[in-house]
Amino acid sequence: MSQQRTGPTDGPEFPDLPEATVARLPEYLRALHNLAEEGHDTVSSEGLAAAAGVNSAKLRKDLSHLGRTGTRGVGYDVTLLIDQIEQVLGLTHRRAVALVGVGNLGHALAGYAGFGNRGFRIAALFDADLGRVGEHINGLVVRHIDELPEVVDEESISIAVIATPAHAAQNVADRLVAAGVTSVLNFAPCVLNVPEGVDVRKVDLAIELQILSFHEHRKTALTALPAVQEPGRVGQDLQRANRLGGEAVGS
Amino acid sequence: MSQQRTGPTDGPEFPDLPEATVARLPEYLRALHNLAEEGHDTVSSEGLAAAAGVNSAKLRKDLSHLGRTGTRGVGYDVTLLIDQIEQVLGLTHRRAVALVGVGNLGHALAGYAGFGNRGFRIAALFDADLGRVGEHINGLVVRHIDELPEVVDEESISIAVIATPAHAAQNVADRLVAAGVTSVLNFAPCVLNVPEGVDVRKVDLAIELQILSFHEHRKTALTALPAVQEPGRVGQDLQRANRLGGEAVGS
DNA sequence: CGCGATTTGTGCACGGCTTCACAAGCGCCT
DNA sequence: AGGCGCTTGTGAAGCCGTGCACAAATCGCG
Repeated sequence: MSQQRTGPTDGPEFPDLPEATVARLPEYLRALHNLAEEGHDTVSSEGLAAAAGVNSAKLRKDLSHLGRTGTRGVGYDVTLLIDQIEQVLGLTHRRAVALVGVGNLGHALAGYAGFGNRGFRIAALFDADLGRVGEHINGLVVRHIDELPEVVDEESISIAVIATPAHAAQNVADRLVAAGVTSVLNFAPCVLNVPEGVDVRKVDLAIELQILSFHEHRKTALTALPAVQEPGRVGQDLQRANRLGGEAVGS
Repeated sequence: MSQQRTGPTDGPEFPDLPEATVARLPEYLRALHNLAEEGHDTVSSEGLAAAAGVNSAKLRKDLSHLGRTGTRGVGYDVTLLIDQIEQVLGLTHRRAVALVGVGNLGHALAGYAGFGNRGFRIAALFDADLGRVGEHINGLVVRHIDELPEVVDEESISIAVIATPAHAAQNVADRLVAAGVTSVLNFAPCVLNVPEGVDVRKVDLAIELQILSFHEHRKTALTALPAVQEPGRVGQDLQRANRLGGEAVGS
């Protein structure tokens, strides 16, 4: 903190945030937008933590990494904090996103309004299937994947979403990287190999369900047993699993 | 390990796995299925780790929690390991899943074939909109959400997916819990309050993009600077961010 | 102007996760 | 049968993240 290696620039850059903090900032941001809509002007760490489903100490420590953000005795200025978080996350302008694969899931993502409200703009749709190229979805026309390089360049796209079948994902990723994309959100159930400097995040619905299945399995196994430990244990274990696994639960 | 508090039962139950391990087991499972299809009979920890995108030491430690799984000098028996992981995850039978909210995203999820291949069966679709009730999707008919209790009971549903707008999600969650559901996968961008003993996992597409946005922001900020540190640092930091950030999805 | 109520920011300790490095074990070949 | 190479399983160390508990700071009020 207060390293200020970027002396001359006015807006402080924070290249070194704990990854766990970065993963929570978007949740805080969403909660803050809700609070702003409800007319709140300031909010305490306790209140914001409850709205975001985290511990208040954790929230304060997270925000402390952004510099002096709150005022003691009062709390945090909602709109100011929104601005600060958006600045840190690089959401000061709508980022253009490419979506590759307009199948079942891709169709839904293309029509999802949530992107527009949260800092992103779907700038282009791609598919390899000629039967789908030319289709209009939500005001955008589906283009063939061979056009990737030009469109990525024209629209200044640096983030892409892969919603193709698994067997096509690696090839698509290679093409995206070659076209200049440096961040990928992968919905295909497979591991992507990308060169150093490219970020990949993965969302796999089946994996999420399988993790839930494990906890289900454990619950039934435990309740089936005649309580080897003291009875109170079960509930505590479940709560712990909930916290660790679910993260988003308001405790 | 080898606590065996469940003396009489033959199949060993492992109620105490590190949460990080549980989150990775599904990825190993998917990689193993791929290897099995390719005809591999055994696989080394190095090979499986590469296929799952993790460190080999981590993989071995993860698998060691399941008991004696591999044979030294040889590796892991693919089909045996598949069986063991599926047993631990509670995937020995297809679990019935309810899907609530048949809008844009819900439609896509209902039609997603990936569930069936990975241990789950969408057993029922629900929506509150009477205009949608009665619609047929992928061989299932959309039912009104008031029918939740009966259907959950009939189909023995313990896992549900929420794909409603955010403002409806908490109410849906309450109804699901009241009907007996104990695990929820939430696609709505909001925090769910659930009683102790109910697991919630959250998937928020915008949050994933915002995390990527942060790294994008950081990349451009760093490359814009005239390299205060030695030049090699940049690449390493990015690779580190990739590992940490891409890792977990759920967590 | 000073004091108390309130809330932030943080030092500290603890636990979990990751990674290295190596001993233990297994199969194969001679 | 014995030794050699290969791979697993794990002890140990270090790092990151979490949460408690409290000092520092700010506002409002008398």
